[in-house]
Formats: sequence, structure tokens, C-alpha cells
Amino acid sequence: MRSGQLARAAGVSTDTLRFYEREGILPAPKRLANGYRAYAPEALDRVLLIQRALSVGFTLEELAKFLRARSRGKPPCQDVRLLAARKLEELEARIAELLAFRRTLQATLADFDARLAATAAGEPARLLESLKSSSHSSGSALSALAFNHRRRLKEKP
Amino acid sequence: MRSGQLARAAGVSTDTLRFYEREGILPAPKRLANGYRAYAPEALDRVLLIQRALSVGFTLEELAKFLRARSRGKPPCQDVRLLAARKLEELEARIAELLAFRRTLQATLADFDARLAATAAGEPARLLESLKSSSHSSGSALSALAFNHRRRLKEKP
DNA sequence: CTTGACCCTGGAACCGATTCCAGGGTTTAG
DNA sequence: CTAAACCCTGGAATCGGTTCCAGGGTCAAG
Repeated sequence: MRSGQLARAAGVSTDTLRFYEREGILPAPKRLANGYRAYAPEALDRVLLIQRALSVGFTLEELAKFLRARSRGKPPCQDVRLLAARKLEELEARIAELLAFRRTLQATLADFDARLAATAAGEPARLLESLKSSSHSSGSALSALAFNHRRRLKEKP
Repeated sequence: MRSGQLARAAGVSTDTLRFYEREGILPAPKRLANGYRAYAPEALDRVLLIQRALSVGFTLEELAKFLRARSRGKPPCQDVRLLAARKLEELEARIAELLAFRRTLQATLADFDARLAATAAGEPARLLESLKSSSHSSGSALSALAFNHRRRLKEKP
């Protein structure tokens, strides 16, 4: 299987395949006489595994560590489970943040509408100024928002 | 007020202040004889406004556009409201995604545990391999996950 | 023999807000 | 005099995954 075929089969780009290879997360395949990559069928499983692990919130780096450990004969199952559990915790925290944030944003919008209703057409309603400091009790409330879950599979643009 | 004072008062770093200035989002202040920035008191309001706008999900670029429009005498209130509403929509979509994703992840964990329970200690449970393709109905389900909401205010590490 | 589809390489761009850096100058307290 | 604490500059690094690029080769069909 050549790179384009594998890419299509897995729903990624060939660039992505090469990137995975560089990151040591997808084994470098054999080469044809002309230098083209010749992937074994298992490569597809691997790429799909990567995509699914990403979709579970794992990082390429975390995944690389697991795969390395595994190829050293140390099945990382316990670690995998532990990390998945941590991802779930992070996810729950993130959801809670976003729910709180939604309330804030809804209140902000309601306030905006009240201001606009109370303002003559064409007059400034000073919406930006009206932004409240929205509690944020302790300070780092929403700071963990960079939960590293990105996308599940490609879009076809 | 000098940069350090303003920074402390607003809970940002001086680097951030200079960055805002470069982005045209925080007006360049007067300078003291020695070249130090001398901020007017209003600068604090502006920085807080920026932080709050960010916390509502606005982008520095969007904010810059609003501020520019406003300083041109065109109060952008309608646009502000419209954009806030769009942010709320995005937020709701994101929440829905994360809720769906939580179900997936919970199922994954449950499956992991079942596998581990059924596997002799020290034996590989092949957790990574067990990752399901988790439906992802249409393809771009989770692709809008990059909702650009970051943090509310600084952490003090 | 040309067109077009495919493949190769390594490195850079992207997103957004922030932080960090080197390599300076200034001010204040001791 | 000196250390600490502040300030300046503009450009680069960071995060993660992906995409894009230039500047090439390879190969089949027409």
C-alpha cells in the first residue's frame, strides 16, 4: 500500500502520515525501488488506532510513549487506563466550566438586550463597557480550558 | 502609572501589556523622560475590558475591530451583541460535543475495566487496540472543538 | 513527449494569546 | 558602589496537530 492509498483509507493526508512517522508513532515502512513508501496492511490499523486515541483525548506524545513501552514488551495497559481516567476527569471539569461559562454568557446577552432596548436607535449602548467581571471566584476558574481534544476525523472541505 | 503597576493591577504581565499595545488594542501611553510608559488611569479600565471580552470568548482581533470602529465614532453595539450571540451558539455546540464525548469516554473506560478484569495480571489487555471507532456519525462532529475561549484571568503560579 | 497524478524531502506556516529571550538602560535602597 | 528591582526593544518560542511549500523525481495513459 502506498502513502496515498493508506491516507485515503485512513481519512488523513499523506502529510499527516509523514508527520506520524517523524514523530515515531507510525513505524517507517519499507520502500519500493523508486523510494516510495510501501506500507504493510497493519499500518492502516495503526493509523486508525492513532486517530481513535486522539479522539479519546490522548496526545501524540502520550501515545508515542505507550507504543514505545509496548514495543519494549511492557504492555502499558494500566497506564492507558489511568490516563484515560484522567482525561475523563479533565473532560468533566471542562464541561462544568463551560456550563458555568454559558450561564455567564447568557446573562451577558440578556444584559446587552436590556441595554439596547433602553437606548435610542443610533445611540451607543456601551455594551463593551458593560461587561461584568463575572465573578470568576478564585482566579483560575477557566484556565484549564486548553483541554487537548481536537477533532475526531477530518472534514472534507 | 507605570507598566508594572498597571500589570499588577490588571492581573496580567507587562509582556501582555506590550503585546496589547502592539496589537493596537491598548492605546500607546505617553512616555516619561526616561522612556518608561506612563499609563493614564483609564488604561486599567481598558485592560480589564480586554480581559472580560476575552473571557466572553471574543478574540483580540474581533475586539480590535470593535474598538477601532468605536474610536471612529461608529458604536459597534449591534455587532457586539451579534457576535456575543454567535459565541453563545458556538459554546452550546461545544458543550453538546463534549457531553457526547464524555459518554464515549465513559464507555471506553468501562470497556477497559472489563478487559482488565478478564485479563490475568501481567498479561497485556490490549487496551489501545480495543479503541472503538466511536460512531462519530457524520465526520466533522468534533472538529469545531477549537472554540476560542481560553482563560478568564491569570493563575498565580 | 506531454499531461496529470502520484511520490519524495525537510522545513516553515498556521491558529491565539501569552511568554520568553538577549542585551541593553534606570532607579532605589543599603 | 552595588545589588535588586524595575523598565526598554523587537523578535522568537510556546502549545498540538496539521497543513503547506518549493523544488524536485516517477509513472501511466494518450
